[in-house]
Amino acid sequence: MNARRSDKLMPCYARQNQLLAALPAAVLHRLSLDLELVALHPGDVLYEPGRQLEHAHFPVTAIISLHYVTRSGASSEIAGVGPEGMVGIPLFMGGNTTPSSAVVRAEGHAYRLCRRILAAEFRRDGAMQVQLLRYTQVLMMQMCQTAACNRHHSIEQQLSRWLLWHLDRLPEQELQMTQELVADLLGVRRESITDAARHLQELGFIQYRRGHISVLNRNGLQSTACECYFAVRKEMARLLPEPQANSGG
Amino acid sequence: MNARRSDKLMPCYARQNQLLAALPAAVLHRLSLDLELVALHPGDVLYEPGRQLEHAHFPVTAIISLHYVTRSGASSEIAGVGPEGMVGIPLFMGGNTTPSSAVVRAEGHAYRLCRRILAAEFRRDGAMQVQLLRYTQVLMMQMCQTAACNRHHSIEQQLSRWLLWHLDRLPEQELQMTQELVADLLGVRRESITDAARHLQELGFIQYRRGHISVLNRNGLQSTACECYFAVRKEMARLLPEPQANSGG
DNA sequence: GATCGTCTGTGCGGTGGCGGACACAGGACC
DNA sequence: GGTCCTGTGTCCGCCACCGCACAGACGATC
Repeated sequence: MNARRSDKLMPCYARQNQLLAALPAAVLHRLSLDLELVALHPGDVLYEPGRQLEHAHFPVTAIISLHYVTRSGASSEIAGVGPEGMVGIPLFMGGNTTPSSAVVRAEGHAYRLCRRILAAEFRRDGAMQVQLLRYTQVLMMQMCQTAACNRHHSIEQQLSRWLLWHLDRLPEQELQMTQELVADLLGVRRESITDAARHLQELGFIQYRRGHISVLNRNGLQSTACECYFAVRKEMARLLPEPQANSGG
Repeated sequence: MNARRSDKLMPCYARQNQLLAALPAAVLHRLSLDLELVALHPGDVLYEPGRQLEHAHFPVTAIISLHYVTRSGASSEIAGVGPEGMVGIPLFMGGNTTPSSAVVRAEGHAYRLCRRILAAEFRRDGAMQVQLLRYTQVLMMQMCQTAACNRHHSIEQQLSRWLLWHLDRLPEQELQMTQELVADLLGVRRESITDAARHLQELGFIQYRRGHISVLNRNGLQSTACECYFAVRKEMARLLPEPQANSGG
């Protein structure tokens, strides 16, 4: 956990997390002293199986991956969390820990909130509870989609979906990520990713070099992606408020 | 929806659903007039994508499968719900509907509760809320496990896991279920199930005939099942109260 | 007991992804 | 400029699972 406090709270930043942004000003104000902006770096582990969670994280620019490792060492990403959501669902669910882990994938910032404060705010039965529960449903939907996707879709489809999902949460059109890491996240062989990536490059949709993947043609990628990408996006639009709907407010 | 009201409330039955059983007598008493015992039959659809949910269901003896069908028609079971849980999470999550569907797989009874009553009880911020949230976490865990399982484990492993899971929720050692249906649930070819089932029969672990699958050797099945079975069972034990802990109370 | 629909057995080719091994190349560091 | 590490390209056989097609067999129904 290399997260370090990097700044005082800046409410305009807090608004960059959609979940926080959807809260009434009064609630945000109440939490303002407890929300800490922290810098997150690729590889940072926000939680691990069995360990008591101490903070919830609301990503602002960072991207976090919810990752599941089986006893036999095989692993796969179950869902991702960006500025639309929050990491630490078990904190208000009552379980405190989960059998999955949360690992930072893209450098950036997040607000963190002590578990006591979060739990207390949740119990106030107000806007925060509504937002957290709705987001939980989005997350469950993502998990369902991942399960179905793992069963039925090809690696190329999944890679395309995965790239698009990340692109939606990054300012640039480029990911800092090796094929090896992508393979690990999707739970497949590195060589399979190499194959799929080469094909996508031949199609002119992406371009890559050691540790960097740039997207050249979003529409192209959408044609090679499976429906899962669209399904998740649609459900998010239904359940969560518009991105930046009340930013600056 | 062929569910029909079959009985007046019998509190001793309500206690057979673990989630209800874990509620204090006062809460159960408050709900007693609204809990309806209904008979469920294989194939009954408790909810479908996009349709407004009207009731939550608390299985007593029935088993319900949460099922996800992709736009392209491919499908897979994401999680199952038996007497340990409840069908209708979106009712208190705020989404009202889900993109998945819930289909009855094993004949039996369940208590159902109107969505308004459930939502009101949830908002009372008492034992029901605690139980529902904890159960939601169990369900999420099952979804994660399904996702990882779909990615990494063989059909024989998955079939074994699936049989064990169902066996834990049935009074007999026999399932009324065709291989075709099992294949559909797991999202694989019917022939693949035939192969796996034959192998398990050769090992002497199960025995089957048209539409019936009997388990002869649980321990054997546990050796062919993947870890997912144990992982889910362990997490359930951690998060949910003991089965029948306060039955008769 | 005959009929018929549903469920199960089996065979075939095709292929996506796995596992391992190794060559090569980019880029950081000395 | 050389060295080394890490990341990528490529080849091999292999196996699980798919898709299709069809035969056979059970069991309900008449």
